Amino acid sequence: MKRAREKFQALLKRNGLKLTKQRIALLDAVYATHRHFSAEDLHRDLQKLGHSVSVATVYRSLNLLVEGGLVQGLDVGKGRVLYEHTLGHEHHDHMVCLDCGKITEFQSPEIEELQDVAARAHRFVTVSHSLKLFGYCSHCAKKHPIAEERPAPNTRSGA
Amino acid sequence: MKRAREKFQALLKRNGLKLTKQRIALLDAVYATHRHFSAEDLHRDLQKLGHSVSVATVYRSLNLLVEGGLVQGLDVGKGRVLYEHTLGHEHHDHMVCLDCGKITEFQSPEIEELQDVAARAHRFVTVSHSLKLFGYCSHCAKKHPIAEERPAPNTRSGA
DNA sequence: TTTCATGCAAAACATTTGCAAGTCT
DNA sequence: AGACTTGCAAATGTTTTGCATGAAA
Repeated sequence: MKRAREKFQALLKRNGLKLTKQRIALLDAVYATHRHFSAEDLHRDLQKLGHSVSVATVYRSLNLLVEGGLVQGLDVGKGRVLYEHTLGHEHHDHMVCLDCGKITEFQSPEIEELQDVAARAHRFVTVSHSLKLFGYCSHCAKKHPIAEERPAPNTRSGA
Repeated sequence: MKRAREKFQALLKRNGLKLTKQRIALLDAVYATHRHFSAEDLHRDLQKLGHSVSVATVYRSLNLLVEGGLVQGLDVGKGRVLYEHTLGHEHHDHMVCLDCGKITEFQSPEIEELQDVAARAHRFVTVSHSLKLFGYCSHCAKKHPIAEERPAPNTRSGA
């Protein structure tokens, strides 16, 4: 994506950082996929592509991209963080399947609005938010009868 | 809290586990505080109380309590997990101050309902959910003019 | 050339685990 | 006695860091 490159270069310039071949390869790889990937996934993908960027650089660049708003981290628990690029994607929240790990995205402007209401009520200035539902995707739920029988889960939370 | 003890004993019995002095001390400590604490905090508190329960046991017991639903984990990112006891506390979500770390709890039945709607729409069986707002608490926002000036943040997300 | 970036390996963290010794039932 | 727990230390998995070398501006 061209706009990603431009934004990236602006980000680098703005912070007096340099455009290296590693950073280019990494940005391209990040914007080439439309899945949620871990730092390790990205590192592996880069190697496959012949750009062996070190793990350290993968982490450093990923952090840079997150700070610059070009990439977003999704903490799926147990210290696992998945990333996704942001440009070209509307804001959304996630459902995480506890069985197969599948990530389903969903949107709810109403929820966003209610979050703002809650924040205002507490004079809290929101910078970002994270809403995740953990459970079983439509496919895996079939394998978990207990899960399917479960009553309304809205009083339980892992928040 | 007496009910916590009872529930705990039932949990142990149900799973063929034993009631040890470490577990008793830990449960009491967990239910004695009304703050959000880390495993390390708990370990330290127990030592102060004269019950030196090992770190390994703190983790093992905490996991047991979480599985048993007596305690809830709150993943605040960067691999940090804070815990809170559940009995005697209504369900709620959290606002995490990026400056002072203060945790503010809030409730929104409307959001819960909308989450269920979204889950149903995707035939997703929710087991738990996590909604966190990251930003600045009313106190710290004053020290962060940039944060205060920020426009409606509902299009950004760390989800 | 000056500054920043990279790769490597070591370090840092938080949490988990194997195992022998100790406790609860 | 028998099964489960504990503490210790080693292991784990992930991410960060110090430092010398190499690349960009």
